[in-house]
Amino acid sequence: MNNEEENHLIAERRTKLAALRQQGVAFPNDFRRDALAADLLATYAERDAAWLEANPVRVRVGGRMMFKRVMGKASFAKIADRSGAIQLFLQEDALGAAYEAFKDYDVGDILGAAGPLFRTRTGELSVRVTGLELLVKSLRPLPDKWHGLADTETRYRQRYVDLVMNESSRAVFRTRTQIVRYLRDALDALDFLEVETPMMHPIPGGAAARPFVTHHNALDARMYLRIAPELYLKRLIVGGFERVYEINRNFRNEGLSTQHNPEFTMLELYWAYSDYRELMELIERLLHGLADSLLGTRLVNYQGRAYDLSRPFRRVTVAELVLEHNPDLDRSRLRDVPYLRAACERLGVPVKSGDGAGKLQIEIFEKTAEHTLLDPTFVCAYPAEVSPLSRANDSDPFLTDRFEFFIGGRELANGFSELNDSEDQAARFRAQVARHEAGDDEAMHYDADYIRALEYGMPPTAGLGLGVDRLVMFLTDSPSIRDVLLFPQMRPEA
RNA sequence: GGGUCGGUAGCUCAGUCGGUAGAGCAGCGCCCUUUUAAGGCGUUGGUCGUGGGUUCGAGCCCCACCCGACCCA
Repeated sequence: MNNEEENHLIAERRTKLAALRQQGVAFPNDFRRDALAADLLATYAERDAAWLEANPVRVRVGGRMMFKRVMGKASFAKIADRSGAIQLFLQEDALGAAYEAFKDYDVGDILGAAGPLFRTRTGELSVRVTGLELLVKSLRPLPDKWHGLADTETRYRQRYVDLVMNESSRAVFRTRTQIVRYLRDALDALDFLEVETPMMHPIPGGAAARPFVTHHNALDARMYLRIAPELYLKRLIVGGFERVYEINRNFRNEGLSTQHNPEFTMLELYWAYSDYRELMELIERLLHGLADSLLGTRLVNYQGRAYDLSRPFRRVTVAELVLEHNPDLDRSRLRDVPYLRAACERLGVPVKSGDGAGKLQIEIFEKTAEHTLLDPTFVCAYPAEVSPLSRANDSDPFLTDRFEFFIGGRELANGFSELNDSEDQAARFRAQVARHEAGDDEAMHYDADYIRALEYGMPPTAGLGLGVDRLVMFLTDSPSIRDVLLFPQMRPEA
């Protein structure tokens, strides 16, 4: 693997490149295309061989040669551009010396070709090449044209090779862009303002997670890569923007898995004069719109299971799900700490000494219920203990006006009516600091400026965080988050 | 962190009981003017992930480590 420089395949190509340098400009940049493969295939789809003969269409196409088939004095090749691929037909009679040169070209080389369109005997639209130019000599051999690139490690580490070889991979990333564009268009249409807030925070906040730490030399200050933009976006609500959103990266210093990458993309939106119920309706509308516009159906297949998004999304509370999946538990004792602690121990869930009933309920929920939430489900009424930024419920302050949204057993979104009582927020921060000092390094810090902002008054507001990567996974039937990240985090190569 | 599986030619993969490292594709040479994984003949190419160990002999057995995938915490 590490002596590729000595590989004879590469060595042969280097020799060819050296010869090209001797002949002149080896990397020309004066070839210009006037057509893309897929456009030609679509435009002339209905034109038969006779029509093309009678109405010559001269084109200039360029791209990477994906196969090459020499048959004596005539050859076929196929070049791929960003739109697709088109076949070239090359003849010694028409090309002369250029034909001899072509026989030395390798699959993977980047070519420019010119000539009229025609149809082969089997009816494939092709370019009868009258002019041919090698634009870039490729030094490294591509994977097997039939089996493609299957090795997952190479697909992730050398995504450029994956993209060259696998149309399915290209399709995932095109779809990802369409999803993000759909979300932007939908929110823009609702008069939300897209903003950018800091990625480097003096105080990490807005989520329960371990941050990446860095250092600013000029300020001699410790900085944290953001774990969430939440507290900055809500400052903008205080400032009067009323409807804001940001789609960008968050960074969390945690393990890697099929659902976790250290940097991941989150949509966060804040919506003044709204509440968590309207957020749930918004999520349903967004998913319907995405399915309709991207897939053309609300019946989504994900990893072999059908998800019917047209059915109403289930809404259920944390407590109901805990009881549903732990029928032995006593409904009347769901806030009894020793009782819940014993239940956690029976389930093999680790508990910390400071955990209250709310935290213990969530531990039980995550252990027994979360993974069963396949069809779209809003889980509501999260305990205040685990929701330090959420508005307390008016009739039951043990709970908050908060939900999480699950699909396929995975958390896709988290939304709540925002806590805009500055004194309550200050008390919640103090409780978090106490947890942090007790050893919970995911607990939040006290953000005095955020409290100051709330003291100016934040209108009643609803806020949502939606995991874009997981949404893309669901809509592209991808089993791993690495399949929807162009360059997923990997251990450095040895 | 624990478990399972994997790493052999550029790619995709075989490799039996521990006994001379293989195939297809690609490459190289020759033939071939409408191919569709083109075809025919010939042929090059290996630090078997890395380092130890056992053995007369290790791709294969043992130990440690590296990288990856999946599951669990």
